[in-house]
Amino acid sequence: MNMPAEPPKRTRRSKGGLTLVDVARVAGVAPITVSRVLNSPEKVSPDLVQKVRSAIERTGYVPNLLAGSLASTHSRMIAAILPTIAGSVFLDTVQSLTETLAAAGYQLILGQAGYENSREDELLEAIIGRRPDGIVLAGIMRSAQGRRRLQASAIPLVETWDLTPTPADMLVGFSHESVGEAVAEFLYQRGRRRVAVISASDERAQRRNRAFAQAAVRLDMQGPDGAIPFHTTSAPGTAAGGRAGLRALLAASPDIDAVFCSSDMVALGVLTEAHALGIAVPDRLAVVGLGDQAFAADTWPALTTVHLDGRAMGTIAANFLIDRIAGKHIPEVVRDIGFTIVERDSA
Amino acid sequence: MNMPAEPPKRTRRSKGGLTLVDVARVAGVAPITVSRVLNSPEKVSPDLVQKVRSAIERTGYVPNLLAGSLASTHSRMIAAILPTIAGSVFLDTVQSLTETLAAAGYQLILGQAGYENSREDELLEAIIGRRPDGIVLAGIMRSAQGRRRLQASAIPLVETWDLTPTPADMLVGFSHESVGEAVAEFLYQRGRRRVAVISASDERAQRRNRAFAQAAVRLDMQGPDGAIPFHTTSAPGTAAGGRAGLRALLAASPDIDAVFCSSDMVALGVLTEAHALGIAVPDRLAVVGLGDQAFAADTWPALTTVHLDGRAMGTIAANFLIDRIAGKHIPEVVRDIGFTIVERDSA
DNA sequence: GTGAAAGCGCTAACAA
DNA sequence: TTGTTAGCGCTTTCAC
Repeated sequence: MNMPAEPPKRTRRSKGGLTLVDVARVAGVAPITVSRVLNSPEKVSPDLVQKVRSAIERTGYVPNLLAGSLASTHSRMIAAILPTIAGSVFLDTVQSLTETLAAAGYQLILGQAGYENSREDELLEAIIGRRPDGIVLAGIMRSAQGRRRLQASAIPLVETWDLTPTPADMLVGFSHESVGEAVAEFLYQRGRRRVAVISASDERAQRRNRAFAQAAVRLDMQGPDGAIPFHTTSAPGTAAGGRAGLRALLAASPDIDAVFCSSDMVALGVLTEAHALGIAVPDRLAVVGLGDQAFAADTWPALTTVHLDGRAMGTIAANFLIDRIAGKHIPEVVRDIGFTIVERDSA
Repeated sequence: MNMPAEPPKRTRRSKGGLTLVDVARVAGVAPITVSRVLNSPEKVSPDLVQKVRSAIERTGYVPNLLAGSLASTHSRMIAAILPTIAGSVFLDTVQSLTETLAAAGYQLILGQAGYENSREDELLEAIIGRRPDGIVLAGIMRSAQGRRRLQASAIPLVETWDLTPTPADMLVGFSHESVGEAVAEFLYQRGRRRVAVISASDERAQRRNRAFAQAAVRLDMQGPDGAIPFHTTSAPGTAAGGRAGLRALLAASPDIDAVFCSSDMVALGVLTEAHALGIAVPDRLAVVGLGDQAFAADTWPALTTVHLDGRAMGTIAANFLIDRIAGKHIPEVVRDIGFTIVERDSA
């Protein structure tokens, strides 16, 4: 017999887990049939589907999606990149994103970029390396380096919570400049004439504030020195930052009659400090928040704030990605969802 | 020449992306050398490292971690399973978890189970299918089915925010029963004699409340009917739920002098409603929150609450997993991090 | 220190 | 409808 020498066996520890091949053996079918039962059961005859399902049941098999992703180049994962999680205004967006994506069979992977973008490059590499089918960004990718990487990766991308004439890909948000201007005009109409700002230091807030200040000056609501009193705290904004901010503003400009805050949390702190200082809201001081978080209607007094539909942005971003991945044409890849000022009792 | 017939070429669309083989070709080394430069550069001579790094740089190569995970059976992903994201008390935990894990090269994948656990089985399958190196659960896995699946998967698991005599694997949390009892005793010592509860309906809250009620009855703080007035809202607790709760409680039991709330958000709503009703806090009504969220020190009056160290739980959970994955022996896989009552002005 | 060969567990492409 | 074959892009194992 002309038997070739058996080559030395190299065996790898396959981690012992059940595989699709095991299930196929149990069901008495080819591996691909098991794969089809899992991914497109309509292409398999009912009795084989039945057999395979029963084999899966009995063995407790859980498909290895990593292997499936590698073979199919669809990971069914979507990455969300946020500055932070705790205290973030993006959580409603993440929540609705997760829900909409889960319903379509996608899982979310989370990246925290920090507000300083120090680890941005590392983070992008870690995320792109996992080959998500799509990426959602809280905000706009500002660094040219980051944009280049994302575009080179060719992964569908949705930027959110902002507008820009030069989106990297898809976009759903609102104009921070318009918000700033609208709040200034709102306060003017309510009779305020000495407005101030307490704001976190992030870039979006700064654009809001600039537009607010310009409109305020145009409406002659600046201080005697021609400027709009300003207090900056670190991002994300907190109630403590709001309290400290109000104290600082009043020390420098005791005659202010309105404060525009960069978030509802900051506004909550301002309400508290006003209370502590015996300053009547809204009589002596109007307070406007941003975000219309769930608690905004239930502060004392109820917070007048800018309603931003975080859930809608999450849902729209998710659907943008789902459609794009499905190869559907998306007619309008930039969506301005606008905002509204919700007038309650604090202004 | 005895040339074998060329077999028909089946080509798959390799999605065009750069691979490690391309980089190897550019650098003039074997693929495995590129792999080593990426994963254990200390095993490669400095000049080859240099050559390979330069090739990576020039080509813009991003390693496919999916393929790496499949080959190595280490995904460098950790899954976190939460009831919800928006309004959740677990966000500090998720934040510190993400930070600690990112520093060790792990990425977080997020699963939302919902408070009703309706999609739990699906979710577990989606998560286990991605072969994370570890799983962190917000709370305890209660369903026997879920525990079985997790244990069958053999993935290291940390349950958090609770204590149980029968952890599925590792555990870091605190005793909700002790919290309930401690708050009852705290209120007793502060002279309160008619205590009430406003609580979300989740299972942890219910155990807290039961212990609170038992201690309260023991201390003779029950109402004339022998019961502790109770109001339940849906989970997660909100300020609106707190307001409605206080109104309902006062309608039924006008003589209550203290309220224990299931979260700081609920307590914020209670403070607001008390203000609206002209009820002095703490003089006529003491309010105690739970969680010591960032804003708790900055409500009016400042909220007395139970401090729970969410960040610590995240860090400890992350380190449990990192150590376990590294094969280190963890001497103490159950950790009670306790709690403290932070006395401020509301009680 | 470097490399060749053989998979990891799955699915796309093709064939029957 | 079902199956066969050949990878997906990487790392492990073994050899030098």
